[in-house]
Amino acid sequence: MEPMELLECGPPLARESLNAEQAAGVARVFKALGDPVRLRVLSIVASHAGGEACVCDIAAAFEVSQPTISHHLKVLKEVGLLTSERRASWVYYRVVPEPLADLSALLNIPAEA
Amino acid sequence: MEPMELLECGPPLARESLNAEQAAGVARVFKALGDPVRLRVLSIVASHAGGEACVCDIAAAFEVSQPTISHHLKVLKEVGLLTSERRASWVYYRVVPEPLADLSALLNIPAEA
DNA sequence: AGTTGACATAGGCGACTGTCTATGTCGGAA
DNA sequence: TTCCGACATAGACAGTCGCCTATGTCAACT
Repeated sequence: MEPMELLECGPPLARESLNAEQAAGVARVFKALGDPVRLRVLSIVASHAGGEACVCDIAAAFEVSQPTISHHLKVLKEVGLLTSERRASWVYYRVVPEPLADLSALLNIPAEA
Repeated sequence: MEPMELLECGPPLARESLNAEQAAGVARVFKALGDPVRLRVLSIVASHAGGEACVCDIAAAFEVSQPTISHHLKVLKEVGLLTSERRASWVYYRVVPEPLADLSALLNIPAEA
């Protein structure tokens, strides 16, 4: 339930291997990314004009039920990949770029030891 | 069972959102990365001298059983993140850098639309 | 106040995951 | 050939996941 706890992601996967704590923190985020619907949700929000999208916009792109989309949004929010804001009747979601940048850096394997 | 099928990862998550097929392919790999043990396995192999490590080296870093490590290695291999080669009595694993680089690029969110 | 529409929560259900123990396979050494 | 050590496979079992339907919450409008 605590968003973006440990994700400083010191070394980029190689050169000093991850310890158990680091791995657990990073794995939480990768796990959230390990579902096709959530990946598309994130992609839709990221590519939406203004950088935000309301749930109805997102849900319209899928054939799964609205509560299922709501569930996936919650998962993405819990790991710190999304934030939400309510305006009038609608709830708007935004991508949090930092954790994605951290993961991107982590996956950059240096050429050779 | 088919390693690294679709991972051309055209647009970097934003600017044209992923379609269902792309998302399914990418999610397979993220799912493989979404386990702390597998992340550490990958990290250990990547940071090992010579770029490769045998199963005994890897298993020695964990408290889980050897078959469990073998299982995780299989998962990482099936999604194309590792390759293996038998030499004498030992099996050596190596990181395949391309898919990691692809994922890294995919997570690079462009500044703003 | 009552209604309606947008979204979240609750609970259930089948499928999958991660782990284990037991056993199989494959090379090298005796 | 037989044995042993390194690793893989098989099968079982508890826990988790993703999906659903049903229901709750909250804001706007009448």
